[in-house]
Amino acid sequence: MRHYFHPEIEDVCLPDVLFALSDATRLGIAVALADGKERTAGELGGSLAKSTMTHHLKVLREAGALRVRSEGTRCYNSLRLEELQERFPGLLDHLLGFAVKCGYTSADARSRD
Amino acid sequence: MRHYFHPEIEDVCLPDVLFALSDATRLGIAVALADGKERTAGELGGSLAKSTMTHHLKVLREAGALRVRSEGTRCYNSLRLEELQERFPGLLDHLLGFAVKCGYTSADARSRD
DNA sequence: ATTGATGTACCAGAACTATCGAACAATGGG
DNA sequence: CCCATTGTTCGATAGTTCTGGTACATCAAT
Repeated sequence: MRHYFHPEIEDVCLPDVLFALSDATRLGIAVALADGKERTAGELGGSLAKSTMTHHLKVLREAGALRVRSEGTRCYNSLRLEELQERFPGLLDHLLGFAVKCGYTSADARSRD
Repeated sequence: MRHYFHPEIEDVCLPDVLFALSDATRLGIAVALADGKERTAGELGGSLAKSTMTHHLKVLREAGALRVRSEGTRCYNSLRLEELQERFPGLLDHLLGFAVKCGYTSADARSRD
């Protein structure tokens, strides 16, 4: 069972969140997770190398933007929507709205329900 | 008379704006300019080296966040509020609102939370 | 023309970032 | 126990960012 560092929501700071979302790849990941569901790194990864994906998910996680839950050999990633809504009300919705409009979709993440 | 590059507002892209604002110094600059008035690099600079200030203003300018007007020996910087409002309605207000709340004020007095 | 004020250009160094491949660890299924 | 799946860690590389110093350009005023 893996251990991941997640900052407390009150320790999440604005520049870190903005930085995490200032990369097209990570913005695409956030857009892919905007529905609130969990997805594994593999589902989000597209054609990126696994280690690159690990890196981007780590940046998002350490900025406080997403949470990882380990189960078996997989790790399920989801946005910390409610917590961020409390910390920065409306910010994520607002940002991801523009991101969708501008076409930042996850590298490959087909919505496979 | 100096010449500055300013991107067309339709070429301004979200990750660049987020990146420009993902640095505490630049976020402070943006907050200082949030009233819509113009300020010179010197007024914004605080204790930073002039060349460092030039760098940060350039990042903000090239991201499309601010406009520079040269007059005499001075350069007057102001946020592109109306244009950004058209491009990303509400984004800047929203972001700068949180930035103020979190204490990102002009380059000098920074007591982040 | 000289001086002072303001800001830029360019350089350098340290730190950081994005990307990938290879090796490794953890888990679950035969 | 062996093996495939999943993801992390490590090392490497190339590029970027932040900071400041020095030199330079521009302009105003004397």
